[in-house]
Parts: sequence; structure tokens; C-alpha cells
Amino acid sequence: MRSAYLLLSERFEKELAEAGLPDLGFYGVLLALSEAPEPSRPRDLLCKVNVTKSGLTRLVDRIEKAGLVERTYCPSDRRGTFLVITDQGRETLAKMQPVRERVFREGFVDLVEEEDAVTVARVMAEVSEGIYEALNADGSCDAE
Amino acid sequence: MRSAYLLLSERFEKELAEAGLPDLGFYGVLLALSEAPEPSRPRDLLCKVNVTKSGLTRLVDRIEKAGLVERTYCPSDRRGTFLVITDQGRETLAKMQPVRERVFREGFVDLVEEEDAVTVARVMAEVSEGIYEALNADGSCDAE
DNA sequence: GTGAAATAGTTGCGCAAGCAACTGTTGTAC
DNA sequence: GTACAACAGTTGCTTGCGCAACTATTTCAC
Repeated sequence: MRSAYLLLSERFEKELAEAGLPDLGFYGVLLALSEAPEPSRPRDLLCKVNVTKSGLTRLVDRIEKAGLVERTYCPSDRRGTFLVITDQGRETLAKMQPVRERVFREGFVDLVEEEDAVTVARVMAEVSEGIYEALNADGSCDAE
Repeated sequence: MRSAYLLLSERFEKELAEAGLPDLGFYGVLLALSEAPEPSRPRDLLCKVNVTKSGLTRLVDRIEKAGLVERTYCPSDRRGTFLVITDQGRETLAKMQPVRERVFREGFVDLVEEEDAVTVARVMAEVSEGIYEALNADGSCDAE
């Protein structure tokens, strides 16, 4: 039996494609950018998105090409880049969110007892939090 | 924060590589073959392994090339193939299992209360079970 | 200040995945 | 039994990923 996580991701991807929306990679970046109070830099996204440094470069390439983000220069560090979500990027994200919510609800929330859902969410957060210390030791976010 | 599932998978992959063992794709196929009472056919593995039909063909190509499985003819259906795990395949799987157990323990079991771990395992199984009816409707295992 | 080490991001390369099209076989309708 | 649909598995093609190497900049040691 394939894991619930993969099944849900797969379903989300499929529904996005059917709706003519971008894929899960786009979603992760747009979401992170929209949540950050300040312009984000690629290295800050690395711990939020499941992709390596080089993968992120190309992912951002595609997102930029689609007009959903813009790269601007980072004033405080000339090695870095600022990523800014565009209006079109926000609109697209706004269309993706309800799809995600529905898939998550139909494929998870509606299937289990509320109490269990709460427990799972809490435990998963604990594990994600603790996993760096337990497994990666250095707590670094750098995926490559 | 990346999901616990991805973090654990990533860690497992990394430890396998460090131990000079094959990757997670190999693991899934070898495990499924070793658990099945009868010789398995590719189409039966599709619901157990997270890969499409064509992906499975090539995955099996690589596993066969590594000498861990053999393809033989399926007597009852000449379209089909029987996949048989070799002794070397069993040995390799036997080396991979403890790695998986350790990663799972260190990255999950040891991090949470036992009661929570039990709940999560139960709920995830329920979700995986129910997700086909809820999302894929037809309950089919065919990934492509 | 100067040189070495670390960091941010990009790029070349090879690999594995998915989709769609194809071959060969089996099942079904009539 | 014959034609047609469904199925099992493979292959061509394109795409996205990770690793390692690279450039440019910053940080640190002295």
C-alpha cells in the first residue's frame, strides 16, 4: 500500500493539472513567498521546499518564465537574489489553495476521527521539528 | 518545514547510499517480491510501488541487471512476466531492512510517545486504505 | 589589508520518471 | 470463428532532478 502522503500529493498534482494550474513545485515556492513577510532568498526557501539548490534555481527559472515571480537584486548581499511574487503569482496561488484544501479534506480530514486528525497533525509537526536534530544532527536546512 | 515523510525517505536513501546499497526503488520492489507467496507480475506490483507502468519496466530492468531479480515467462498469460527474486536479491534486501528499521526508529518511533506512534500508524493505514474509494473512486491500482 | 575558507546561486551532465504510442496476447460479442 | 475491445509490458521522447564543478561575493584569521 503506498503511503498516504504520496497518494495525497499525487491526487493534488492531478487535480491541479486538470484545473490548468501549475504543479506542486510551483505551489511550494509561491506559498513560501506569499507567507514570508520580507522578500525571500532562494537559500531561505531551501528548507521549505523539497528540492536541492540546483533544482530550486531551475524551478524558479520556470516560475519566473511563467510570470509568477520576479528576481531582483538583493541589496545587502550581491551574491544573493530577492524573489518577489507578482500579482499574477498571487492570483495563481489563490486558485491553487482551494484545490489543496479540498484534496486534503476529502483525502484525509473526512476519512478519520477529528481527534485522530489532531493527533496526527501534532505528531507530524513534532517529528518534522525533531528530525533535524535526530537525523541530520547539524540542524542545517541546506539540502545540498 | 518539509514533511516528515519526505525527510525520512531522504534519510533512508542517504543511509543506503552510504552503506553501498541500492536505492529506495529497488527496496520497494524487492520487499514486495519477498513478501508475496507466489511469483509476482509487474502489474501486481504497481499498487505497492510508487511508480508508473513504464517506470516499473525500467526499474525492473535495473534490478535485473544488478542480478537481484529474474524475469521468467508467465505460464498462464503469455503477455505477462513472472518476477522472481534471486538469492542475491534476498541477501541485499536482508541488508537493507535493518537500515530501514533504524532510520524509522531514530526518525520517528524514538521521537514521539508510543501511544501517539500507534495512533499515527493506525490512522495512516486507514487513510491509505480509504483513499482509493474517496479519491480515485474506482479503487483501481493502475497508476497509469 | 591580504589571503584562505565559506557562501549564494548557476550550469553541465547523466539519470530516472511520466506520457503516449506501440506490439503482442487475451477476452468478449455476435 | 471472427472482429473488436481490453490488457500486459516495452520503448521513444521530453522533462525535471541531483551531483559536482564553477563564478562571484563575503567572511574570517592573522
